[in-house]
Amino acid sequence: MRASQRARGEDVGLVDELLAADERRRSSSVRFDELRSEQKQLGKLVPKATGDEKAELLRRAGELSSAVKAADAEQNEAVARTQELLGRLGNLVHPDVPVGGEDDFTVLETIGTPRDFAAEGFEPKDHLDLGRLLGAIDVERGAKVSGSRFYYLSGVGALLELALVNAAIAQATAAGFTPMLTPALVTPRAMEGTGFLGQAAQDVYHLEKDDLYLVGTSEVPLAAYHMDEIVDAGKLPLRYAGFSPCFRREAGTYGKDTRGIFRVHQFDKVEMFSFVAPEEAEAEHARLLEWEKQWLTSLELPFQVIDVATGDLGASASRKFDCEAWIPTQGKYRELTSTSNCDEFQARRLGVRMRDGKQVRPLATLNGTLCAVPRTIVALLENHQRPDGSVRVPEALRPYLGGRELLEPVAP
RNA sequence: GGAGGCUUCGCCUAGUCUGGUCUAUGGCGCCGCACUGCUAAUGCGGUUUGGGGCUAUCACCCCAUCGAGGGUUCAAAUCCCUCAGCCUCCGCCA
Repeated sequence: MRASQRARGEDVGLVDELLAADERRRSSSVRFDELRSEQKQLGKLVPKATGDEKAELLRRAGELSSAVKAADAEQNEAVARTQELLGRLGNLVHPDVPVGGEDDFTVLETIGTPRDFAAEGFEPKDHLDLGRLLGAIDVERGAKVSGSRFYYLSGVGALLELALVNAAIAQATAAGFTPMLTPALVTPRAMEGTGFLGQAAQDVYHLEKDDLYLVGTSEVPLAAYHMDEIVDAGKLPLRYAGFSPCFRREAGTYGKDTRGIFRVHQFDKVEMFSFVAPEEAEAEHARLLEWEKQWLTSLELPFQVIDVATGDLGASASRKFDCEAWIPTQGKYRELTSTSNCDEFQARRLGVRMRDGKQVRPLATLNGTLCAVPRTIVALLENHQRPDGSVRVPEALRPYLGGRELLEPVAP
């Protein structure tokens, strides 16, 4: 562990408790081992003995049997306690991460320039108005059928999603990622191991009857893909590009981003996920960020890259970079992609390890958004709109839209 | 939803009826060594994972681990119960 690393504030009190619990776990385990050893020795003598000798052995064995059971129970209790405390501990934070809350991020770089609509002589419409004109987005019927924060993508909107997904998968595949379609429902183990049942739990949909969770990102099924496996070091890095629906309760965001499809309960996303040796994690993190920048650049969106502050990291990330695209009608940069280095945090919880020569040790996991569809649509529509409400298709996307260069308003 | 079968240390597999001799058999793969001019072949040895002990190190020792959890018993891979997964068949839906 690097000396410069520090635990998150809320974890500091946990550490002493954890050390004490672990010591108790160790000593109860030693006691159990000793008793069990004696019991096994005795067990070998019993079948050979006869008469009084046998009776005496059985008497002693009876005593031992209950002692072993008691020691076993204590050991189990101590292990469970240690696990429970360990589960509450967040990942260690990278020393370069800015300290503070949501607003204390550092801007690492700014790419592209926001359009000057005033100079062009027109007022930009927001994505919802544009979406309605294009016949692409229908939030009213989404709300009618499923409630608020649900929506339909129709016509060119539906085609736009498919184009984005195909383009993103194509970029990821070219970069060496294995494309994956993943389950959207996962077990508590997978959810827990990925780090989503801590502070993030209230944002997760749970199906009581089946005790399954709806994933908020394919990061979950991808991280758990190699659960309880030992991967040969020579096979690393393993890179997967997952495509799945994502479900988020968005608890506690009432009144926030209520217009349009910027913040919704269900959306589709292409996600990059890497398994690498721990010493490779930082370099891989930089690569994931590069792929995200390449993606946004190809869509001709102006964006900035931020280093997310400690308080906004979540339990599993040691460092997180977000790419925020410029949203003209909001006059600010908003998160479109996010890449996290989880180091060994998820791998330890999920039992994903690597065989490195004779050694078996945990590896590192990293994830990064390539394309979260609705937000990308928001950014595309607003940034590439024209005065008449039509929207220019960036060149990179045209092959995936049948060569179309322009999305045009339809009659209502 | 119903009936049956299965799950053993990378893969395959013996062992389960009849509890203790299982410190889990054998094959394949892999690693090391020997032999061979090289390769191949052959021979010998090693090869689950986790926790703990002892060590400068290598080694060695103890405990757990036979899908998971519980129970019976002095003693469980083996007997009983619950659950999960896989397979086969039936029903239902597409």
